[in-house]
Amino acid sequence: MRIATWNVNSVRLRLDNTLAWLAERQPDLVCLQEIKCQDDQFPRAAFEAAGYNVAVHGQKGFNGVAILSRHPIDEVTTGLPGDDSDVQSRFIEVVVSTATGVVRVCGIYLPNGNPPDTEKYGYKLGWMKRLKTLVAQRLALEEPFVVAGDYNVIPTPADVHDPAAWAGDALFLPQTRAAFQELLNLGLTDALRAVSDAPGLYTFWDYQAGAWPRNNGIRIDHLLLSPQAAGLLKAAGIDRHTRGWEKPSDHVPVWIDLDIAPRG
DNA sequence: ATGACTCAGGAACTGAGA
Repeated sequence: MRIATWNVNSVRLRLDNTLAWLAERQPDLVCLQEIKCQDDQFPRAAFEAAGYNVAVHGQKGFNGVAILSRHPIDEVTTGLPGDDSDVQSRFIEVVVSTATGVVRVCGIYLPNGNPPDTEKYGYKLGWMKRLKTLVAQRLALEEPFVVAGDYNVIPTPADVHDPAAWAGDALFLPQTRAAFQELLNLGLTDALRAVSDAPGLYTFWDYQAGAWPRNNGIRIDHLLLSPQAAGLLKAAGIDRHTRGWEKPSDHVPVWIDLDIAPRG
């Protein structure tokens, strides 16, 4: 079973790229972020025609997350618990059925948090604390469980081309990295780092200042695995070639293969 | 370098992104 995450930066503008990548990579389940549209504007029919069930948690103009699944979707939950005043669409969770049992997947678009001296950073840290609470609850279920998405966290200096340039950024501040480490300490495994300790594995290159041709990238899109999922991990990868396509997203897809029978 | 680029909304620009 192949599970992927991709911040597409507008699903409507990126529909052709997304369909092309689905045909190429053939994922069984995909978490999409920054769909930047409301539920009724989501190109549902195009993805259904490609063989996917669709769950959407949209928002006008900004944010918005969705999950595509070839497996039947048994449950959908939207919105990260813990703050009733939070109206931003950044969290969607599904349970899908496979031949060997259920798999639980959360798709997240964690807040950017810049500038750090504003309430935006407090919102980010609060969101991470709420996510930690939810993950702890889900881990108690002892299921194959994946938290996939745009974390807006550079975990270590090995995950950024120019660490000094990001020193004061909300994505790389010590407090941000510590909160990410707290998630791992609950018992989650960073799938990509479970298969490679190589430097230069990036998932985002800014549109500005020639970041892509200079390979001035960062790794901020992650798939974190419960012990039951980590035990099934066969492979993980980053589809960086999509950054070179026409009209690219500034993020690229990240995927894992779990030793669970695929479907379709 | 004070910037660079790209998106949605809405119809000229701003806010947001990271």
